[in-house]
Amino acid sequence: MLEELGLEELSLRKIAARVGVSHAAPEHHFPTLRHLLTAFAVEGFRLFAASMRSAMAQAPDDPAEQLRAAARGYLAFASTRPHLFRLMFTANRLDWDDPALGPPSNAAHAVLEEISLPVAKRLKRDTPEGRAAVEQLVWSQIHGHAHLLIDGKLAPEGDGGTGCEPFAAPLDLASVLLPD
Amino acid sequence: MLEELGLEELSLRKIAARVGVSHAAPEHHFPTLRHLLTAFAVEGFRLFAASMRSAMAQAPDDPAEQLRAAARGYLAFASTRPHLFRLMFTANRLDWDDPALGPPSNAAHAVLEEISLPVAKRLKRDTPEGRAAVEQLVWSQIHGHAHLLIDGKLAPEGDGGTGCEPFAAPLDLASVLLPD
DNA sequence: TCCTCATCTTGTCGGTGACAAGATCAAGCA
DNA sequence: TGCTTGATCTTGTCACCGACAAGATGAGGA
Repeated sequence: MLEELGLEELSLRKIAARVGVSHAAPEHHFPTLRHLLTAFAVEGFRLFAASMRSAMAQAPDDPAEQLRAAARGYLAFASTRPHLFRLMFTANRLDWDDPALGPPSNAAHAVLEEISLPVAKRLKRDTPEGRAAVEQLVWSQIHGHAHLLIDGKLAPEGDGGTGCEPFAAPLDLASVLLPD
Repeated sequence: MLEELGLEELSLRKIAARVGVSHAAPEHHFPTLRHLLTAFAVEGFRLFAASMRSAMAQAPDDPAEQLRAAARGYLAFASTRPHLFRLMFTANRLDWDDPALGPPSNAAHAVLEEISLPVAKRLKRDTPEGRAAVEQLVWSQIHGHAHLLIDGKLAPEGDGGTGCEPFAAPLDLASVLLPD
């Protein structure tokens, strides 16, 4: 329903109606809309990490290929579930004190650290600060691409599209940071 | 009021009350909340472009420095007006058929094209497709950085912060794409 | 048998965007 | 001067929303 209606149009009452239950029933399971959205994000981060892991598992065991694959998984998730993706990264709608949110979020983050490490080594920045800087650079690029994609800022650039996957960037960071 | 209350807490009625006017008065000027938010975005894109232009005007006339300066202006705007920034890039809340939205948006976009051109040349990709690819790469990185910043994903990395500007990336694309 | 607790229902509250009908008032014109 | 017009605002109302309160229901255990 989140992807169907969008976050703005989604309401506890519509969810209850769809389930065939009274308008106040959901509030027993999720005292507040905030709790429900946080539960969405928990599941979202799980799916998010799985999407990246799945893409990486299908790619050659090469740093640049793994970096590209993770980005593909990142963008595939964002474009498949744009509203969930946006929700997961909208701080003020989520309860980050909920202990259920930490582990899935960290699991997704771990993927980023993993793919950034070879880049840091290649750039001779294999220190804690260096790794953090490289991770920030890599993450920013993929994250920005995802946001621009789901906000429709990237598609209209296209030539006569042959339905090409939106996540095959014509110029990717991997080829810049990890040249052959 | 947008930055003070956030988009979720902002309402036509609160705006009317603050102005000291009846709850239905704003609807004459902005028939719909959507129209008001679109007007916000129009002004937002103006301020956004101005923020980038201002930073660029204070920087040396060097491609890498201009690229860094534009990024600084981009991030300064996003961190100063996070709710407006998010609104501007949330497609489904805005009326992109409103003719007032195109010019300011294009003006902001023009800055990106401008700073991406030297990078395309340096990378020997000075064709229409190449320029678009480079612009997408540069834009994605800055845009992602901005989003991560306003969603609080970047700050906690920090050492004992000396209140350093959040937009001084420890490793910036300019130094990777435009080495001395 | 009775208690307890999770679950759900019903009813209500204030707040919200949207709409309708009418009041007010200044500008323009005969 | 007096009328009209149109922009602006008010008042009142509607359905919808999240939240809360009070109570019905029903299963499992003491």
